[in-house]
Amino acid sequence: MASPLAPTPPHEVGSPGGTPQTPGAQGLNDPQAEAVAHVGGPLLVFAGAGSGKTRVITYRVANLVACARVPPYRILAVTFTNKAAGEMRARLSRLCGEEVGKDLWVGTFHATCAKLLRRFGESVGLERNFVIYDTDDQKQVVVRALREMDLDEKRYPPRMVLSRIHREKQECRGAGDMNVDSYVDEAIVKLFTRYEEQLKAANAVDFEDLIGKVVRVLEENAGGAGDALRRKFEYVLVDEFQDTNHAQYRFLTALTRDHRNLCVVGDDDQSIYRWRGADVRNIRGFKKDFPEATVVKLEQNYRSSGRIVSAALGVIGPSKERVPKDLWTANAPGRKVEIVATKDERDEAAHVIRVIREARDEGVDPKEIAVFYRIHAQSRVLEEALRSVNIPYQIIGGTKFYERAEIKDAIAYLRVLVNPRSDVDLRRIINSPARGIGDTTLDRLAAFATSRGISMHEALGRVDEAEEIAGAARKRLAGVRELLAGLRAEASTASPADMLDRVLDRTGYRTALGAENSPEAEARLENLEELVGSLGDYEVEANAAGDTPSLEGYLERVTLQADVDQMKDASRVTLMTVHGAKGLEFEVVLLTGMEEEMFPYRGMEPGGDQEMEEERRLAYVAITRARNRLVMTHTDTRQLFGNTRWGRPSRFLSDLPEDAVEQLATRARGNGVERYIDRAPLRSEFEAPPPRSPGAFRHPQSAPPRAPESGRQHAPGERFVDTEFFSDAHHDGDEVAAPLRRGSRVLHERFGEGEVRRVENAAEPAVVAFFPGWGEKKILARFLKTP
DNA sequence: TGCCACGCCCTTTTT
DNA sequence: GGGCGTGGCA
Repeated sequence: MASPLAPTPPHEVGSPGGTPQTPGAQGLNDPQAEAVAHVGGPLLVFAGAGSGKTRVITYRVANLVACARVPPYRILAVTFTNKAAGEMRARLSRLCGEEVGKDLWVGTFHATCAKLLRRFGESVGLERNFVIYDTDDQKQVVVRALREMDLDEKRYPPRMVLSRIHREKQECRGAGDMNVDSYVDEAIVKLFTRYEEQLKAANAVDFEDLIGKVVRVLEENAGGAGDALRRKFEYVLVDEFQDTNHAQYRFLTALTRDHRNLCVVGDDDQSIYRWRGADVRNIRGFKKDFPEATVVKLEQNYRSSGRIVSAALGVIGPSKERVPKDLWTANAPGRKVEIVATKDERDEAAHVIRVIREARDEGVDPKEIAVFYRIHAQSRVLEEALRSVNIPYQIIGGTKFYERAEIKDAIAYLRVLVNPRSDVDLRRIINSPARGIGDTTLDRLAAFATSRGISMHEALGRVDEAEEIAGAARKRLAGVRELLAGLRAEASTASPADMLDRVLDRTGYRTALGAENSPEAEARLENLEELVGSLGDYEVEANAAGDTPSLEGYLERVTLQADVDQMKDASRVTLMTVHGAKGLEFEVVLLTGMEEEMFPYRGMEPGGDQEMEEERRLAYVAITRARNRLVMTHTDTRQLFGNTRWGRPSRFLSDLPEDAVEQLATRARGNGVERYIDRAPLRSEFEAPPPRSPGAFRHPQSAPPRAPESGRQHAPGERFVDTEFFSDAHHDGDEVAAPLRRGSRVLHERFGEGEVRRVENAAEPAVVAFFPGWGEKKILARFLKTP
């Protein structure tokens, strides 16, 4: 499978003399082999983009198992996504056998810690059936705390409050450790305290707790739980180490304290989660805490063409503070990186479609084509365009399936069954479908619960004592109690999928939707069936992995699922944010929205240097995802959130080496207005156009009208090419598509028979073909025959 | 209590 | 552009 995660095998291989014979590890270059063979003590691997990192980690684990005879269940490998974890497990199963793949601990920080907490969490006061609150649940808790404390939600936006709380927790700090500098801080401390109380009462944790509580298990060592956990793993490996936060780092150091067999792999140039608490100093300063660490640098890129690598280097070059690395490649230069000026986001989308069609005509599988953007809001226009011309696509992230109301309701039911103390969930389902339990009743029930110091579910059980609730309402509440009790009795025997099915029936949820008789309700019903199906899939997978399927297991998986985990291996074009693309690779990458303010993105608050550095790294990540073809588009104007933005080309475009790029414009864009990318340093202020000077960037409004014949004025050393492109009717590539596809055989007078590697649509159709004995040759299509 | 309509808000990136 | 909350009405 040409998985996006699978690095292309190195084609120039030094024979690693004296390397232990890890199964299938032949063909590694020297630094790779060194990283694989290293056994005891800390190891830091700087893995440049496309340097075969995944391969190294996998072989290293295989090496530990096969050569060092480490039992697989004593090895922990931490990956960045569940998808990456699954792929690593699959590779190891192939390399070392099924049992090894099964026994290994492979997962994300969050999934791994959740699993550990089910086992060791009791030492820090967590019951085994705890539930994980997602961002939405967390927000509900904050909102309720705000209302309880009679604080203004405008003054203390829940989002802001939550982000403060999370920032503290990522640093392993509690409400008591906060610096209080203002009355706002004071309120936050109180909210924080209340938030923690609520979670504890509900036997729930948030994402930060998953890590933080395991750190507590390790550091507090109550009842020896920390020691027991420490003895569990002999070797720990971590991928994407540049994006770990402080709590995760604490977890790793505490876990490996006794043996220090910690192998971390990452690339500080690809650190893009600072906003989420990631601290690039973890990798840059690793040697401080682990002075004895062996450091290996993987600097050869096997993934991308020479021009793409040099474009990437151009973008990351101006970055400050990076660990010095020399990324290089032995790959052929390949085609130029295309910088395409477009008129607006529709024109941009039209060009995206054109490139997708070209690639498809060249024989590229659609799943090898990706369209990136900086923010989700950019996806809508692209989606509409793709749909209008029937190009199948999948979109990663954005509005998620699991955010739909009916899905959240169904999940809330399951969570209440697993953990009745979860008030957030009980509130959600108590009147869904409508049972005549309104806000008034709910408030009274909540007050009753608070006055007795019990959960709302317990209050439900004792509702007959609640005199403040009217008789009729009490009866309805008792009905819910009976309903839940009945369902819980069944939950012990029914399978998860079966259980959801019963929930939807017994609660009358299906009937209520069916009665609506609307297309919307119809769609909701379908979504619910899909959810039942996904529980079924989970059962199959859990059984295959040797686990017993359970509601807990399913819920945990759902909550900890990343967007990319949903990515299917189908033959579709992929749309995603650049963040989502981390760790993936594609044959063809379209990077859209390369304008100042879009990328680098400027949000509400003006970002500082650190933010700009991160945007730069983000651009670096985006570029290095591409293997063969990279197209970067920018627009003159863009509608965003209802307003029109005037953009000038991103500063990152000016950082690309001239000989690696080719500048193009769509016909719609090229008409009348001209613009050149300024290679002089750009001003950071977006609003002010730079002073006009010959050859420099011209703002669209200030460009003087010019007769078409007068020729285009070129910035020094640049080419400006108009691509003939517009309507669907004219969609070149069709003419050459049939006989000349990638992989088809061709005959040339001088070079003999060869195989087409690539089709190019220049002024005249041409192909790059491989001829045995001659190598790759670019030849005009008219000089070729079919053999 | 439930439904509908209006208006307001915001609008990065995600485990 | 859209999601959410609020407020008014049946």
